[in-house]
Amino acid sequence: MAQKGMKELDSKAWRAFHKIGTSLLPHLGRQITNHSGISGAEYVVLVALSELTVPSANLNRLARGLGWEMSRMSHQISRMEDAGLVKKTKNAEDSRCFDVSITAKGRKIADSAIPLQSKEINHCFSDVLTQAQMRALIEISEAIS
Amino acid sequence: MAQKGMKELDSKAWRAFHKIGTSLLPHLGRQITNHSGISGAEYVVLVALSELTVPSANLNRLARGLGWEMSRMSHQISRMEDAGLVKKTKNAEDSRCFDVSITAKGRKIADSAIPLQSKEINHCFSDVLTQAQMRALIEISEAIS
DNA sequence: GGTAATTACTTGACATATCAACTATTTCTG
DNA sequence: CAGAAATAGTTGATATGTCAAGTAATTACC
Repeated sequence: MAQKGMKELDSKAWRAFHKIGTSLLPHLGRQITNHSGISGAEYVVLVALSELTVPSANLNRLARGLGWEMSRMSHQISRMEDAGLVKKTKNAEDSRCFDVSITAKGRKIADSAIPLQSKEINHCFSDVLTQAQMRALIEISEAIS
Repeated sequence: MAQKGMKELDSKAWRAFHKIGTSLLPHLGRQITNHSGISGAEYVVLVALSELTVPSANLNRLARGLGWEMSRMSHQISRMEDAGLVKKTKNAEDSRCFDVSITAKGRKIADSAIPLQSKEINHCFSDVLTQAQMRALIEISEAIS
């Protein structure tokens, strides 16, 4: 990508980052589809729902949790509802909100997909990095955010 | 995203990576659109074309250079041709191939967009990282690839 | 208590990415 | 040289992300 007007190291570092950002993430998404038949987007939503301490969350909370826009979440949830992965019910207290919860089918898929995906992340990521590199990545992420 | 079955540090590092991968890259794409009126995809293609040592390259070479699939490149180039950013001409030697080159309009946009984008990358990336962190990132990228 | 602002979500249009299937042109191989 | 395989690219269907504009319910404010 861009490098003119950048110092040599900056440019190399940027390219390195850009490369892993645009190859590893899509690769892992494809792996999910291959092993579990759901898309990467469906996967992250199911994971978010399975990690809730309460049985459901509204669209807005899910969207903020994943750093998504509302409209993206709305489209995604309606597709996942069609696919029978989640259920949407109007909230009793605030009728602008919907409670989104995972269905039995969604939970079953998530339960089988999550360990497979963890294994894949370990294979492509954790296993090839040293502890120092992982700590560095955490600091880098904090610096950028 | 996934963390069950992963050690604490692994999981934190993975989340850190995932976060920057899914927020910084889209953010920079939006910046390009705001300051130069072209999409992130158009930008990377224009940069690839401006960096050629020869005046043109075929779709296949461009696709491999960016790590894209052929069909993605084909769609993208045909849209960019419609937008007047690139020009496609049949190759004389091998008539399966097309020579893709940047138009005057495309070059003008690229020339103004590239320094703006470098500035933005510096702002979000290079300026907030230490040299050691950038070197670490390069090693991390090599380890993952 | 009424109206203005905010919040939650939806919708439709459009840009983009992916996949599988396809055409056309080389190149390889016996 | 004929047929098989490989290469370059296209196409259309489908899934997805983004944007701007909309609706409906709730809260804030005078």
